[in-house]
Amino acid sequence: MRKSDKHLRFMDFANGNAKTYQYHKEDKVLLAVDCIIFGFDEEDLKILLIKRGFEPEMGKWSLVGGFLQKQETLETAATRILNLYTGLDNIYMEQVATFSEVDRDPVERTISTAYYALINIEEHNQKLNKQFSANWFSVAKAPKLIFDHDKMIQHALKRLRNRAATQPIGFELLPEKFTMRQLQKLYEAIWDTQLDKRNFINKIRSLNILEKLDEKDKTSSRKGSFLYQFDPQKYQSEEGKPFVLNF
Amino acid sequence: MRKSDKHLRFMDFANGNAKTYQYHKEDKVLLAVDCIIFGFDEEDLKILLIKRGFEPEMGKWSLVGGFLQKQETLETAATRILNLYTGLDNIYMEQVATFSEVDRDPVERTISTAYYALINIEEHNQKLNKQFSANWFSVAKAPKLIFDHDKMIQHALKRLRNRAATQPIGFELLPEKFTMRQLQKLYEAIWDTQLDKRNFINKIRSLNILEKLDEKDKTSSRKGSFLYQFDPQKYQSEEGKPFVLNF
DNA sequence: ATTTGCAAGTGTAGTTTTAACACTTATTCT
DNA sequence: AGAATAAGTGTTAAAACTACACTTGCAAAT
Repeated sequence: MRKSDKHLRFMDFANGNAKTYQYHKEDKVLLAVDCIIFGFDEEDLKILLIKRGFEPEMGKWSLVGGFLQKQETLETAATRILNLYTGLDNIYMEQVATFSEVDRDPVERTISTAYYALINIEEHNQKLNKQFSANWFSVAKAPKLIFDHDKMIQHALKRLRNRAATQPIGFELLPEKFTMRQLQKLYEAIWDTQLDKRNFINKIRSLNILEKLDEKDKTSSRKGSFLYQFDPQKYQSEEGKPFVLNF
Repeated sequence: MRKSDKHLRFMDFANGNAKTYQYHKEDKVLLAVDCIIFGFDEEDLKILLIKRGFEPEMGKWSLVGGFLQKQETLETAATRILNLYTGLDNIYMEQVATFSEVDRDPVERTISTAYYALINIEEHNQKLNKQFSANWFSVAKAPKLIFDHDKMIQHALKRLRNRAATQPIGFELLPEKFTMRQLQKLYEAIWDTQLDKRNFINKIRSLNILEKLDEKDKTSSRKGSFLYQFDPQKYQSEEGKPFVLNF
């Protein structure tokens, strides 16, 4: 490996009082960003994967990702990558962790920081999707992915499950207006569990963060079900209780 | 910035069916590891800081850290750094997050992954400590640190507070044998809160993960207080209940 | 016009968990 | 023997949680 970049580095300081320094050729590495893009299709929690169109591992499924560019923060890079593959801006995302196994990328030492993102599948730009051979997979039925991407997904899923219980982020996965049934199915999908609808609605209502609209969604039943909307103002204000869902 | 390392990179694939590839000169960066070392002194939650003996920011306080070397994972590097500054092995640690603001290090673009670690201050090797001008500071009273280290600590603290509520990691900060009072003070320090000792001991006992010893600690009272020990076997087994402390 | 089918919508009671609270005990020092 | 000190212990009221089943509103079919 080449070593030519210089960086001031502390050396041999532990070994006495003399303060000695030395320019040291540090090992620079490639930094990548991989995104776990979650969506929800009224039934399952899904992730957006692409079929790699380049080597190594061409033709296999992988997370969407890219390399960090020198003027970017990781957040900026993740935003760029998310926009590239979904056509969307203002996507909710959070850093998950950084993966650094020496041989995780067989071509060259690459360290990758994973971000998870939540998007509303409806809004997702199908055009870009097709161009990249992208596909939504149920988390449970996803194919085996390249490198350590499966591990990344497991980490992201764990984080999502935790966040969903303490932050009102579920709404990021739903259309602006949604029914209680949708909301319940979403949390059932995230936690892979079954919830009682009476207990669910009681808990949600007690949080005081939703606005019940006069509109109904008629697609799923003759009676129709009322639509709700997350109200960030209520959530921030006194009336909104701390968001905690511990079913 | 030098660009000479080649890496296969996907280019121009979105723009049609033709699959074109190109070697691209990626931007490599320096990767650092910074460690938030927590300790507990029977009263306060503390962090180990060092007075920097080299530029930039010589003389200011900072987290302990170092650069990732090419054959290392981040975990390996963190382990190495922790051992260097504390003399200890088998330290409990967990990755917190990676910080990537472009100008976080004024000398050169450096991206840093933070780890938090929990150690028993008693076991901490004072010798190495002094050589590095290291000092324990109460989290609340710590000096202003260099770069974005304060931000790192806030992240780490948040993580620690969460973990402490759902994983039996508090014991990492205590001697092997400890009193209920110590344990309670520890959690009070972590969460910066006051707990009722009767409720505390009842909850802890209900978890069934501690062994009560016949020994007493006589240093803090005439009566003496019984010593307890965390029993990982109980915790793993049926009798150990899921560790959840929600005071 | 009436009936039927379907999912939406609603309330309660028993149980468990939490929170608040004060006195007794064991020991040492004087 | 008495005083001083921190350790150790249990109960009760309130809140949260869990389990559980029938009614409503609407539209389609008859």
